[in-house]
Amino acid sequence: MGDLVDFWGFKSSTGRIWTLLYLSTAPLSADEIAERTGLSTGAVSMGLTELERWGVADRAVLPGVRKRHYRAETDIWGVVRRIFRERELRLVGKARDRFQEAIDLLEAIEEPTEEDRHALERLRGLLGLATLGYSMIETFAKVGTLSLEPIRGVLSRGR
Amino acid sequence: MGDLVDFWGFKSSTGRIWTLLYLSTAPLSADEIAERTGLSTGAVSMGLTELERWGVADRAVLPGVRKRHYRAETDIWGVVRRIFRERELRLVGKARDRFQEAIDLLEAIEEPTEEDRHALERLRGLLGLATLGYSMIETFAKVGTLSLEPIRGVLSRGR
DNA sequence: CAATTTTTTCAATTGATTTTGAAGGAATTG
DNA sequence: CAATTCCTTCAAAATCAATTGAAAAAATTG
Repeated sequence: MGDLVDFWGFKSSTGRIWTLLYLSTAPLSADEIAERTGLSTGAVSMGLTELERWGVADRAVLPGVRKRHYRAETDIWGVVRRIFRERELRLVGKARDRFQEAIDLLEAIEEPTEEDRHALERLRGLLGLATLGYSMIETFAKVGTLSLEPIRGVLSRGR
Repeated sequence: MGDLVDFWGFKSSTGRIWTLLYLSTAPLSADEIAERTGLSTGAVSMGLTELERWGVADRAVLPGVRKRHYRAETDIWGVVRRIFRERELRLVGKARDRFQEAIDLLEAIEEPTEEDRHALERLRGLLGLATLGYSMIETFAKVGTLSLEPIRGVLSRGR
């Protein structure tokens, strides 16, 4: 899980905390987590905050217990959707906007060189891809289903 | 592109090199790349090697020219497929195998505790997810099309 | 509301990754 | 095949990210 989580751009220690919670029957307190993962109190606190922020861990209310206890969210697909919506969408959206800016800049050139025209065309391709990606992520985040069908054309076109 | 490439686990400088090649009409030599990206000769050399290794840049043979020149692969989907096949597949495959190992270990326990049984069940869920992911990636790498249809059940189940 | 316990924060440290550039190795040319 | 140019390697340096733990803040209890 650590590696997987790391690939998705989160700290692998955060992934380890989640895994511990996910495999445990009972909700765990911060110090139990620290003990069992070997992380410092600080790291655990930050990890838990991040997990909460992404809705990947919940606070469990245990009546009569002082310390907070945490429990893992088990709806993994829900989590993935949320992350796509909040993070990947922003990433791709930003890229898309940058492509657009670059295109605008190039289009504003009075007498474009061959080089300019070429770059413009390539950037339009990237913009198209980013736009496609953006709406795919959007759809996935909304519906929880993803289909690459609308992409068929792009796929075969090659170039 | 740097950010996007970075997210996918490559060095962002590698992404910058590719972008430069992608936007350029003519193939570029290593020192032209170094000059225009501000990277050192070493970094460019390594970046180009990596791009070649992933089939994302080609050596262009310019007759009568001494230096090697490089050109960007423009079939982006092809590249993505290759990366999925060679890298994501390995990542998810390894995770899947680890889940399986853990399951085997737990199943070998003579008198499992409640905790053991719980972990076992959760691990089976993760294994299922990883297996599903693995075959999705496999299919995408082969066909270039991805559909999450077979996942519908998983998605709605929630838990 | 003071005492105590728990949690968070953050500056300093540690650790990991990326980049540099000089040295050595290949390739090309006359 | 020597001279030259080009490319790669790799140890050291620089940069960037994660972790620690003590101090501050917040929460809980009697």
